[in-house]
Amino acid sequence: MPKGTTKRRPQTLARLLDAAREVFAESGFEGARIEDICRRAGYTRGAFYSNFRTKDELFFALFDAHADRELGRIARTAAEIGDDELTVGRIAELLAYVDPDERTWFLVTTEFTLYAIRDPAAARLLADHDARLRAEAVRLLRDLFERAGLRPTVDLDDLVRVLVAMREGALGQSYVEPERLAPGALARRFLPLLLAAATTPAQAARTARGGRPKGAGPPSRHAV
Amino acid sequence: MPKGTTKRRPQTLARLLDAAREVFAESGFEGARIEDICRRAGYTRGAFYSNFRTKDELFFALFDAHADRELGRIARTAAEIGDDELTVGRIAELLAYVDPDERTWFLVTTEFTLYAIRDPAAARLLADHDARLRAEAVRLLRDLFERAGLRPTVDLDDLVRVLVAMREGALGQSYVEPERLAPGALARRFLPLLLAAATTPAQAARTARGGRPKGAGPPSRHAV
DNA sequence: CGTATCGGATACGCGAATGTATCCGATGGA
DNA sequence: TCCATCGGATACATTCGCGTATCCGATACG
Repeated sequence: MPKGTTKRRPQTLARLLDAAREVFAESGFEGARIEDICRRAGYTRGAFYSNFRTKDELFFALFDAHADRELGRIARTAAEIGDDELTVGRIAELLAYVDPDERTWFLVTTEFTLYAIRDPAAARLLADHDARLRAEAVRLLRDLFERAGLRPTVDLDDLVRVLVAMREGALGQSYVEPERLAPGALARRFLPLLLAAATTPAQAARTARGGRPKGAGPPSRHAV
Repeated sequence: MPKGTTKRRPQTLARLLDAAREVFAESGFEGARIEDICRRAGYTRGAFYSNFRTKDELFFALFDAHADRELGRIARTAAEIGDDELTVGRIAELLAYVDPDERTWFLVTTEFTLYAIRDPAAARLLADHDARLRAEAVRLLRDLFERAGLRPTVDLDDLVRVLVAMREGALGQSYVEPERLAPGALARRFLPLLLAAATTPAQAARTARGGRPKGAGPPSRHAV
């Protein structure tokens, strides 16, 4: 902590971020007016320009905060899961979980994705963030599979990519017609299929890394 | 045709739509300035206000045009496919195809999706359009499966939903880092798995449409 | 308890995009 | 060929959001 006054600063910043998330979700990035954000946070534009230099900067701050949260959630989830009754179905259910206010984040991150696709610098930033996120997810998934006695037959990073793709795509559909397609419904129905198809039962001998040619048939079909 | 002059009208309209697609893709909906659209089309704002009342209206027109194209493409594709060598892998490859300028459309339609999620009226419109599109896709898929001697084990509309979700989600990832993930790559890798998991070989007795027993084992694994 | 500095508010000017009102050239019909 | 009308251009006023410059109250520090 430097000299000067700095007590309400974090408070103000947090409120601005919260407000920004909401306003971005409502109006989109371009559509969001700085003054709206400030008003919603209970301040005037002065507060904004005192904390940020541009709307982009605010957006990035918001994005980082979200990234941290998400990573935390994944880690926590990995820790909370009991080893028992760990089936493909259970894993699918887990991955299909959709937070109640995911909608807001979906709007913001999707908007940001579009922004990134158009802007190389932002794209790099987003790619990095996503890679971190995927790495975490891969670790989680590898762990879950192992505990469930399953051996993945595909590259896990690719699998995670597909899972994320499905999730995002399905969420979009759900939010467009919420009463016809509940968030997570598609995933709950199809993840078991996909996960089963992407894994094979681990052999009796669970060596350190010892897979050996498993003559048996195609990927199992449990939990279909 | 009513009285009056109406020769260059369609020309103008088409150019405006083309330009709008490009500008929307570049700058997003909110970010797109009407004058930019007009300038790119080779007109001034006068042309715009003569053809549309608002930017929204233009957007919807653009969207409908895209819908028609897409439907046409699906129909054409269905017709073009030969009955021979119709395997899961081939079908997957077909579905994984990504048009070179799909990127532009992706940006526009995704932007529109966000718009729709925020606006109930637009949402209904989008939902209707998507439903039409899915219905067409279901027909195509049913046909392909039948010709390939496969019987789907899941609801086809749901399957199409998943396919669309995966496609959109994967495209997003691809366009964010094009050099690391080519458009369609994820689909080519995972669609065979998913399609195989969602179907089962049709029984020997293939009713009226006389396919013959394609005795082969479980869903094939080529192209994995 | 006084003061220097910080955080946020207020006031102002600026530029840009919009929408409208009007004008001119082109087109198709008689 | 002439004319009525349409399509698009031009000019203008307005609105709106932005960024800056300045001001006031509050807080940490001596």
